[in-house]
Amino acid sequence: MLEETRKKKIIEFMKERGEVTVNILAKLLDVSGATIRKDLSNLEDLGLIVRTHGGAVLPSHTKVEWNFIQKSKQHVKEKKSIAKKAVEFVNPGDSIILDSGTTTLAMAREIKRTNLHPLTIVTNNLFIATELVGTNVDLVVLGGNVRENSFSLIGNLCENGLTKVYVDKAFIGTTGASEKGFMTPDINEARIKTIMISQSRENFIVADSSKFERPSFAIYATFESVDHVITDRDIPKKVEEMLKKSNVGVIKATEGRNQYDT
Amino acid sequence: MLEETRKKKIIEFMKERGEVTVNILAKLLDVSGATIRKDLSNLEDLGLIVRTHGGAVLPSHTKVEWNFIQKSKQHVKEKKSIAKKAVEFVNPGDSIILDSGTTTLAMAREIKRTNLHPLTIVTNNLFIATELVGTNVDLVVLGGNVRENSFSLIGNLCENGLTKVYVDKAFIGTTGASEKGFMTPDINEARIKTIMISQSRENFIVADSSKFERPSFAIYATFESVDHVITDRDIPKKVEEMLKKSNVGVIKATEGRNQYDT
DNA sequence: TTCATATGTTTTCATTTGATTGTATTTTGT
DNA sequence: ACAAAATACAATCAAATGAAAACATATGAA
Repeated sequence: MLEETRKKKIIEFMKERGEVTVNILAKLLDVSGATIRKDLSNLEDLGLIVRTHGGAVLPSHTKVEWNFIQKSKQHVKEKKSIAKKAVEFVNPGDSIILDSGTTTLAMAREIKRTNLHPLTIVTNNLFIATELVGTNVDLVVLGGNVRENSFSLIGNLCENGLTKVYVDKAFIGTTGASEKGFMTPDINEARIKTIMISQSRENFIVADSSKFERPSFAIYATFESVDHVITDRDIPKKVEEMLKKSNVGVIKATEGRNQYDT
Repeated sequence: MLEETRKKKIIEFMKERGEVTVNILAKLLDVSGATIRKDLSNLEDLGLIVRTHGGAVLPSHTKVEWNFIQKSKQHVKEKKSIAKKAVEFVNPGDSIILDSGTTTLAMAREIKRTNLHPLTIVTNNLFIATELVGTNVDLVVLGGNVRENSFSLIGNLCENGLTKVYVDKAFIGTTGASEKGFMTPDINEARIKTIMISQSRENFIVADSSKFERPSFAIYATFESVDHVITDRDIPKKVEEMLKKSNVGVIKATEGRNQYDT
């Protein structure tokens, strides 16, 4: 049997049952487990299935949501500690922007716990907004086009909405950073982030250390335009020095409770 | 059963009942309590549930959701049939407004099923938006303040956003209707509905028959300004006559497939 | 042949699971 | 309200299972 045929059969089989194990497939298709694993890994790369320990499942109806959550599974601890540290900078009475991202989602959850009040939160992320419904924060959702396969709002409506607010602090998530500045894969989202920074008195980039030295596509902020970076622990010395040179405060979540150690 | 599938089942189970115990899950899924505890702990890390002694409950935001869903459980059949009928009026290529409401939520689900394409949907409801993420409709979320304990977006930002669109059809939910017109309890939401009607070429009020002869507080539309009403079956004769007199097309969901029988 | 691709095997490492145990929490009986 | 009993918990460990990497083999094409 050809590889392609085998893969087709795997998909077919999964559509019937929702999940499969490597063992079952190996027996059924009479190949080794290693081969099946490779097939499954290929199929996952194509986004047709989701690998799990022991087998694979279909990316269910809640596919996108699941992806978002899936993503938030990476570096959970780091994100939590960064979020916690970031929320220390939020004071009752503040109005803040929470950008789209898993770290900022963690912030939303942390805010929910700590119950700061009064507080105004502006966000462009549906998931974050939903998370905050029912808490006693004033919640403003920026409008916009929903970005495919994500919960971000982007586009004209969003940019327009942003120009109508000016907040105390903006917390911006990032996908990458290089000597050119902070970056994200989507150019539209980059625009939003740039505007968010311009519409706040003080801005914070929240990013776990894995994001540094990993460039992405669209630059949304140079080091000069950023006030603070909140990260989990050590970031590459080179980057740290560049940040300090540009007068960016580097705040590490693992350090004790602090205030603005710029 | 794979771990992921098990976790999915746990979530599913919880969404149905609101809470679970470790023991019930252990028996139901035929694994040890220790495993269930680990699963629950994982799911808690992801923010999908909240651990309690002996089991777990849904997080509070999901509770609000649950209320919403619960609400949408009233008159389910009526709503579904109304939604189905309403979606018959949506054609590929249309741009439509889906107002906040449980009937319009049902419409969103129906649209998801029927997979009309291309289609642009504008909504001011977070829940509807979330429901439609990942489908292949162009989804525009109006911005605004999140109305307390609901998923509606209201206020200036929303009104502003609305003025920037003009759609083919608007589907508006309603809480009440009297000879004065169509009504809703929240005055801000009323403003939005009024604007929605003005920003569409053709408008439909979707409402099960229980809504008629039940007045509410804020009037958002007179009979004259409405094009069609879609309802489940008989509505009070008096109201129906008034509607017809005002040239409003009354469409009944129980009747066969039809087109504009105004 | 020689190379590339696909598959299989083996070894080593990682993950999942359930059992056990001591501790914490809740419930029950007084 | 308090102490005792019942239940649940977290931590740890061992066994089973799965995954990944390195290496080997086979098949067909250049």
